[in-house]
Amino acid sequence: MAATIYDIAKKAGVSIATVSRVFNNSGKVSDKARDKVLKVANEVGYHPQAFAQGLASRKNNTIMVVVPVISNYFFMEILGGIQDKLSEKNYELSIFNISPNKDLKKQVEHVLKRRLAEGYMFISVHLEDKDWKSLQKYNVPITLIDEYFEGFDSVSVDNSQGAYRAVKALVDCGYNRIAMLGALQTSKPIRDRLEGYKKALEESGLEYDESLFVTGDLTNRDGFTERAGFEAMKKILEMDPMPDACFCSSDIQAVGALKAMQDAGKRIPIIGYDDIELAEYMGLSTIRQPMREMGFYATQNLIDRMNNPTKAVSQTIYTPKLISRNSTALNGRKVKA
Amino acid sequence: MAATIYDIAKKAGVSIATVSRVFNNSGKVSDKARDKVLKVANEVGYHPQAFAQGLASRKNNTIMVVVPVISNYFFMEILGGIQDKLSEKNYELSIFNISPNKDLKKQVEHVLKRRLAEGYMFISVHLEDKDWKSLQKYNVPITLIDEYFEGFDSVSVDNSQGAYRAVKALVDCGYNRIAMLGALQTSKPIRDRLEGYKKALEESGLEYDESLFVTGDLTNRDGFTERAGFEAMKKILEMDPMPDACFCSSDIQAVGALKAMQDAGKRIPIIGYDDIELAEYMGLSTIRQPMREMGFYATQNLIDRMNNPTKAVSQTIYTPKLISRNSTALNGRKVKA
DNA sequence: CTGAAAGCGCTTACAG
DNA sequence: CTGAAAGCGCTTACAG
Repeated sequence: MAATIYDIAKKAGVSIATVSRVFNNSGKVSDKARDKVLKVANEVGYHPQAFAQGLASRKNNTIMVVVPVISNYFFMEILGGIQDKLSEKNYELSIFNISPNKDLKKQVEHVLKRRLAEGYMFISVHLEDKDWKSLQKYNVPITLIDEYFEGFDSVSVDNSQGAYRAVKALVDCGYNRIAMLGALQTSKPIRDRLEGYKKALEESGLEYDESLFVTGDLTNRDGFTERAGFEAMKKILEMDPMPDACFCSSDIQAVGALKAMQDAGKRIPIIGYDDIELAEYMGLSTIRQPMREMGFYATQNLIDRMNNPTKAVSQTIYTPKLISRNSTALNGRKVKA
Repeated sequence: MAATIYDIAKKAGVSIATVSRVFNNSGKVSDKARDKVLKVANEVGYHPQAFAQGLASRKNNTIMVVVPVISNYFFMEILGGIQDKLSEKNYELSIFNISPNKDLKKQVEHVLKRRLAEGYMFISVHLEDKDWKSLQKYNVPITLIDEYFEGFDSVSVDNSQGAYRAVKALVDCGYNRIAMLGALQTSKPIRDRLEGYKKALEESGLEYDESLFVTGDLTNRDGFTERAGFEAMKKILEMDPMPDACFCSSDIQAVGALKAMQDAGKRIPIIGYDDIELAEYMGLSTIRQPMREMGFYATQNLIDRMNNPTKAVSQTIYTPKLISRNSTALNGRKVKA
């Protein structure tokens, strides 16, 4: 059996309170007592158990990140920003992965109820307003990333605007049959981006044509995969008349789309979405979401709230930016931001 | 204040033992009592606190994955396999991210001592044998992925062999000035791959030339980045005489390398390492590590050990496989597995 | 600076 | 099937 605080106290000839103080750097402890405790603890490899600490102190210095799909580039980059911030602070990071097979709302509630952390960040978790509202009763610090609800702090990017900019840039370049390489249409980011796509067309006097919203396999990650992008672009290239440009819902889909074009020996300008690190090296024009900054800022925000639960709720919305690269440098035209 | 088991017991008119049994599906509880408890619990949004449960029961149904860099494609794919397996089982997954700024061994010990989980998987955590050995005293189920130590179960790929195959294939194709696009040379996978690289050269009667081991920026992720690959390939293309082929230490570096070649308008055959999902869409020849399977199998293995602590320790070593794609289809030659 | 003691919210033999 | 009670390993006023 592993050593407990009692074992250490006995061997060090002090009380358990003193041992506890040594490990928490709290209260005053004489150097002599501290040294003795540390020495004994080190000998037997003792460290306070997180569960007992958490129960007794009612806090655990942990921030939990909740995500639907962890193996996702967008999430990875955001996580990078979270870790940048956390490395300056003394919090542990815990990651909870929502299972796609079980009820989303139930899982969210479950994770909150268990009280494993002092603060929670939800990334790309999309619930209806009434569901978010019902979560307020748990009265725990929550920050939303890539989602918006007025009752919690949130950090997001204007998806509609992002799509609008991409499509507008293509129109301005002279293209007028612009496809949208989409994904699961019920997903919130897609709904918003589709809206921006439509708005840009409308403003330009172009009609929205349902058949130009094209998707590939949607069973995996809501269609945000290389494969789905590949399949969708194949369809696009076979259309007659063929679209003369394409807005992709994500960079990762755009990777598949580029391959499809290469295989077919055809090429139309495409714009991705996200600006993951790869995009630069693929020469992919894209709509940049400042993912790292979002993660960084959201973490700061959450910590602030943990320290000051009554501070005003704030919504931070970043403006997406068009990054022009080679994938749109065709036909002697170049897309402009 | 949130409700406790006492509140529920009182409102439901039963003892706390009964409430506990309801939530653990343990022991026999009358339907009547169960319904009442569930009803009350649901009204107030009660769920047992994980910490208190963990402390009282001395277990918590959690498996912890420990990784050095979470934002890494290799890790992402392995994690996919872990989740595939876990979704069939009733365990929670927790992820602990090693900080690059602090002492590795200390962090590993720390995470073990806190006893937050019942079983641990270490991915790409490289320690010396004596350090792994010293961890055995914690007497907790551990499985290693992408690492080898005789005292713990492990699942890994033969890195030396992988590099050997890649380089051998290039030699067999007629190339004889083959660069290795490397990364931090003290990292274990690089050491092993360099060994395989040398062995392939030697067997082919080619001399090892130190200047052909080229790296880019190493500060970030030990050099396993697009940027590092880009920088290294730029150097390679400027060498005189220029290497006529290149073995890359990872697919992600190969992405940067492809860009460098494109920018320079030069092209030599390259082989990557890993076979991340992207590789297929980039037409990148590579050495396949069965990442998903590794994660899947390692998880099964760990669960088995958790249920049977005395079972024999096993080492599983996968054989890497050459995947031939476009990046090596140059000069009318094609690399063969 | 230090210790005795209460309490954190559960689980689980044990007795019925 | 059910409850009283001990115990899990800590933290933290409180008193000294």
